[in-house]
Amino acid sequence: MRDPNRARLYEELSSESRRYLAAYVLFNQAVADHLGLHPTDVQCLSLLTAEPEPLTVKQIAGMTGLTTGSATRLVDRLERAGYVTRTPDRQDRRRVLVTPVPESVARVTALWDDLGQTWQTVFDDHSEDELRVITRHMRRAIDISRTQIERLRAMPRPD
Amino acid sequence: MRDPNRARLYEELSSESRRYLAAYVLFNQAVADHLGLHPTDVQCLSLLTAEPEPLTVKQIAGMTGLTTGSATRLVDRLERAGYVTRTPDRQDRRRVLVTPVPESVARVTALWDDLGQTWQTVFDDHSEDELRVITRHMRRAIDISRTQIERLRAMPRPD
DNA sequence: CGCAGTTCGCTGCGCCACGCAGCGATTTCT
DNA sequence: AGAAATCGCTGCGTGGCGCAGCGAACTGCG
Repeated sequence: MRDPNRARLYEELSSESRRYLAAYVLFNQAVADHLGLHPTDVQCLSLLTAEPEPLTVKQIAGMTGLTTGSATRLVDRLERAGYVTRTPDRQDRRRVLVTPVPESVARVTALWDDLGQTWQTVFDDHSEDELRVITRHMRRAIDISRTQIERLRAMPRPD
Repeated sequence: MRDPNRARLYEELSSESRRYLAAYVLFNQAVADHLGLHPTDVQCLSLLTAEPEPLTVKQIAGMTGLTTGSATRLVDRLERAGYVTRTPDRQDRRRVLVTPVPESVARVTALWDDLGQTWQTVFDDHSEDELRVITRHMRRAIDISRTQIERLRAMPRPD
């Protein structure tokens, strides 16, 4: 922190990442509006397709930050709209596996891919090493945010 | 896209950035819970403090993606909680300038700074060049998302 | 085995953030 | 000057969400 040049870069990245995340929220909302869904629903589909295996309702609740009750309603909406299916878990019959429906999700991913072609130009600006740097930074940030959330929950309310 | 190695890196960064953004949503919500505010309110304070000058209600609406009516309610909440003050604009008396209250916002920024010390370790992992790479990527992404939102609004609904 | 204690998903219930439509006040256009 | 657009505010209805509690299923202890 003694290096003023580094400090400037730190400030720059800090404020830029805020705008980056604000931009994402707006983008996600625009996608949701376009598909006639809620931002949370799109978020959920995004997470579902990012995972290789189906998720349980509990896991969805954890990843979205909702209660299990709200997660049930969320899956209800997605199921009614035909984006996912419920499958009982053989190993644990309390659990319900939520699987994305390929044909329906294709509409969403098609939109993403369409928009992704433009995103592609962003990636093309970077070398492979640079891509790795960005990915590594995001992984670190994800880890940190998890521990920070733990700390926040443990901290007393400032009221 | 012909290079399979690049394609893998692309996929990796794509799914990792989704998790990155999901992590942010959770983090933002945890901060909001801790302060007894709504995620939108925190988002608004974040944007307000990032700008050097006070914003109008209309501008807040634009930056958060809400209607002017909802933005009025948002400012109502923040004003009632003592985080901002309303000031009539001399130049245009239709407009209302929303100014953050330094003492109240200090509590929020203090929390951010506290958490920021841990974030510092993330930045310390990177060289200056790498920091620049990440910042550049985010700037590009912000630009792209703006134009993509325009495109989405212009596209017809797939219903 | 059997019986508590825990976990998982689902369901009434009430709250409140949000979009919508319309209002008065003010500015801008012609 | 009047007409049209802009800004912020306000009833109203919708619906996502947390909360508390339910039954079903798994787990651990004696």
